[in-house]
Amino acid sequence: MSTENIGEKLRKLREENSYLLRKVAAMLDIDVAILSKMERGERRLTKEIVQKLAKIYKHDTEELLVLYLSEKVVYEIGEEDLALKALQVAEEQIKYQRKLNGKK
Amino acid sequence: MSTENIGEKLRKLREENSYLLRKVAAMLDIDVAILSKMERGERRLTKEIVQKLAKIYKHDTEELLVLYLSEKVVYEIGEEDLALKALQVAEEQIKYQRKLNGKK
DNA sequence: TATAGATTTGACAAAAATTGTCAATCTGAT
DNA sequence: ATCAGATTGACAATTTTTGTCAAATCTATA
Repeated sequence: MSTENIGEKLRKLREENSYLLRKVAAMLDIDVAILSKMERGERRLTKEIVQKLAKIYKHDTEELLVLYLSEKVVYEIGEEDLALKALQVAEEQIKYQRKLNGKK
Repeated sequence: MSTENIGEKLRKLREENSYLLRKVAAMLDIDVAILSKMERGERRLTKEIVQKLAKIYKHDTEELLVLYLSEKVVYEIGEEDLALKALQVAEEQIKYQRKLNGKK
């Protein structure tokens, strides 16, 4: 199983591409310190940054976004005893919403 | 399917118990306006308040908490195209975490 | 319709969380 | 020891969330 967090993943990708932090930070137009923290999970990523990084590293955007979103979820409710049940219900709700939106 | 939001559910429960907003707000020690907004989804609920309301209305706490947590998730990522995929990954990650925690 | 009680709404300040910026510090290689 | 790269922590700026309150709206009943 993967269960690698997105920060680690992004760091690996950066290293595979032999980019320095400051290089990538410049491309993203953010402070080096922030990117460093993002890779180490100390600061939150944003969807936009994840997308930009996928482009920069020429890596599957969808995969990174899924990782990013799932981490948000785990962060929100991962510690809760009822987390797994809640995920089931959330899934139902989202499917239901989509069915509705699809119909109108 | 249920797909009723927790605010509506709590309002129904309150009405079934014939409580006035101000009565319940007093029991919770919060402003009536806030409780009103919580029931209508304008303000966020907290876990603590959900638990207290379950007691007040003598209703299954777990059911309400699951609803509360799932709504948090839907709120966070429900609009995302990749939401369902992200939920699958989140589920795996949580299960994996628990296996680890169980072992040590 | 007039009144009273219940709820809703919106404005606003207070508090909390997130974010950006920067300089000092650490690390590893030479 | 020096240098480039990365990390850390402090701090202010900004954004988001929260609490408080009074006015407005609704609802039922005399």
